[in-house]
Amino acid sequence: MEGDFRRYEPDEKDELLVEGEAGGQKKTVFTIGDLAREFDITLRALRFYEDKGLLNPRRQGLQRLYSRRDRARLKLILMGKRVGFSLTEIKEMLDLYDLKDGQVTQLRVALDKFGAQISLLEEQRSEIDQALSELRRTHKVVEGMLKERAKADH
Amino acid sequence: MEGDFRRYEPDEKDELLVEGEAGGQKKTVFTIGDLAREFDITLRALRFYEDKGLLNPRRQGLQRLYSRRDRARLKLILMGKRVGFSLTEIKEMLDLYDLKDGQVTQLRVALDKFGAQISLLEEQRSEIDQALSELRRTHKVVEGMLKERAKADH
DNA sequence: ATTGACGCTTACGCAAACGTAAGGCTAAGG
DNA sequence: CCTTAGCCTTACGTTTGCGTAAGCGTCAAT
Repeated sequence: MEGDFRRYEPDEKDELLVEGEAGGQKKTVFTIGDLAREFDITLRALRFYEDKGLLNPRRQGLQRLYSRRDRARLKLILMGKRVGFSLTEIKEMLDLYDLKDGQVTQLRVALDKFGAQISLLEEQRSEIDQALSELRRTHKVVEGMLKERAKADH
Repeated sequence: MEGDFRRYEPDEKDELLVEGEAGGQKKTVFTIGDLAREFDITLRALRFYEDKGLLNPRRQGLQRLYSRRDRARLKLILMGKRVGFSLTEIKEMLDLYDLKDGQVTQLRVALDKFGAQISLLEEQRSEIDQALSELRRTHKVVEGMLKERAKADH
């Protein structure tokens, strides 16, 4: 028995950046399964993020207990993934975020990263567009060949 | 000495699908270095494609000798890559292409693959678009935070 | 004889993000 | 007592497309 699981942790500077649920009783602690279900990811993923230092839930014995703050971090992680950041990049930003909360330099860094990522995505988009036009062209060519074939075979 | 390198191989149903050089004397055989330079890829890549069954240059002893046909296949491989096919998929199509040259079924298969890939790319593009708008939004938010900070600090 | 330029082979390495197997603990319910 | 649910750990496997040695052969020019 290793007691010491009675630190409540305020966790009330939650919901970083955006969002605000007005509804009633908010849960303040989540199991790994809770989060997995809520965000539709696997337990493995959650543990993996922890392994990589992106999350740091407290423990009750072996079991992980996630605070609202952890959950908020998870949200950021997932949003980071959606916009194409690697876990490593996400970790860097989160670390900055923790270091000195709400600070200027850290916001600037993030801003730059966002800008860079925007450029990168725009590049990727244009590559895809090129690929698409090449594909469509070829598609037409092959289609044409098939039609001629059909005529010839008749 | 293992003679038998005097088969000329017509190779004249070349330049698959498109393209037609009108210029003078065409080379009919290429070394691995030739192709690497021409298409700006590494020797390693060429050998890798061979390993994966995408190319099959004949040998003169140990040295690889690529025919025009091999070169044409390489072009297809690279174009396939550009449009986002995996080497495995490219191989499948090339295999079909070899099976019975210029045949209908194989063209249909390719056509389908192209269609599928077009859809896939369109999907990816829209995902990127979503990511971009999310990023731009967040970018603005953070920018705003910085501006307020600047005001407050003044 | 020696040095380059080119080419060849085998084979381990890498990055990203988990999947998945294997084995084990614990509390709740029948 | 046994089972089921839910959680835990360690650790190897997967995919894709080559990069990068390391060591060796070969042919032509110096």
